[in-house]
Amino acid sequence: MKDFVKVMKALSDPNRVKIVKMLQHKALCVCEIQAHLQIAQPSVSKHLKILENAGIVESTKEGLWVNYHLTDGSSSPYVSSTLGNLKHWLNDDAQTREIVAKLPDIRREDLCKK
Amino acid sequence: MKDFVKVMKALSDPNRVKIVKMLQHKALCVCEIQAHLQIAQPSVSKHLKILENAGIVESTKEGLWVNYHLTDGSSSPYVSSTLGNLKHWLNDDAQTREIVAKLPDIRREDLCKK
DNA sequence: ATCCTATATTCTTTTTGGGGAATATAGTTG
DNA sequence: CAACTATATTCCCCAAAAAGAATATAGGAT
Repeated sequence: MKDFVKVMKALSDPNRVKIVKMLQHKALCVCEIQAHLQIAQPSVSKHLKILENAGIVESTKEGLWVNYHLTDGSSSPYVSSTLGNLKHWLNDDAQTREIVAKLPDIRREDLCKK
Repeated sequence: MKDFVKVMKALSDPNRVKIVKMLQHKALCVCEIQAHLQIAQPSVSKHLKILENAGIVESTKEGLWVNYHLTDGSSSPYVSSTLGNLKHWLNDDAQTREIVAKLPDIRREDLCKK
């Protein structure tokens, strides 16, 4: 029950759902996600922590950057099934389309080191 | 996006998940649900409204009682898929088992008209 | 070592959400 | 009609959550 609720809660915030939809296309670092969501950096980190804690995302360090990517869903059937469904769901959603369309244009090299 | 988040949010509370698990076995009126959850009646009504607003439950009036039952999920694929999964999910959950076990013992005739 | 950069962690504020008491509404019974 | 019952709505309280500012940490560059 606790695990299930945790997954539902993790996906009950629009910004977190957007993060999932972005990560379906490619792994992203925090600053790239921040650029897309247009919220403060600490807020992004906190959202990512909630998603990580629910077994939805994982991170790998690459020097100074932390790359976030979707898990394989092995932590629970709730994650596995929902991530599977989310591959098809919301692809026609306006907010999703808008963010995904910008994905190629935003690269970490341009965002950082100002 | 909004509809999806609404379904996730509706299922991100343990009491509301318990209501869904109960309704999988039989339609229930408010006072029966209240007896199982052991929270105040207005709280039950509010939870039911949230579930109803997400397309998860419906109600039919039967005299003074209002019978709540699960929808067929036709309101959205999110509801349809999640309700389908929830038929199998959480059946081994301790809290679910406890509540479901008591289902035969609690009847509205005994609860009301005191 | 110092400086810089990307991310994480506090801290505080504001908003959201669950809970109950009191009240309102609707339907039933006499 | 009045009295009663099941449910819904309103109100308020408190805890949880989202957001940003400031700060801390960790890794790379000089």
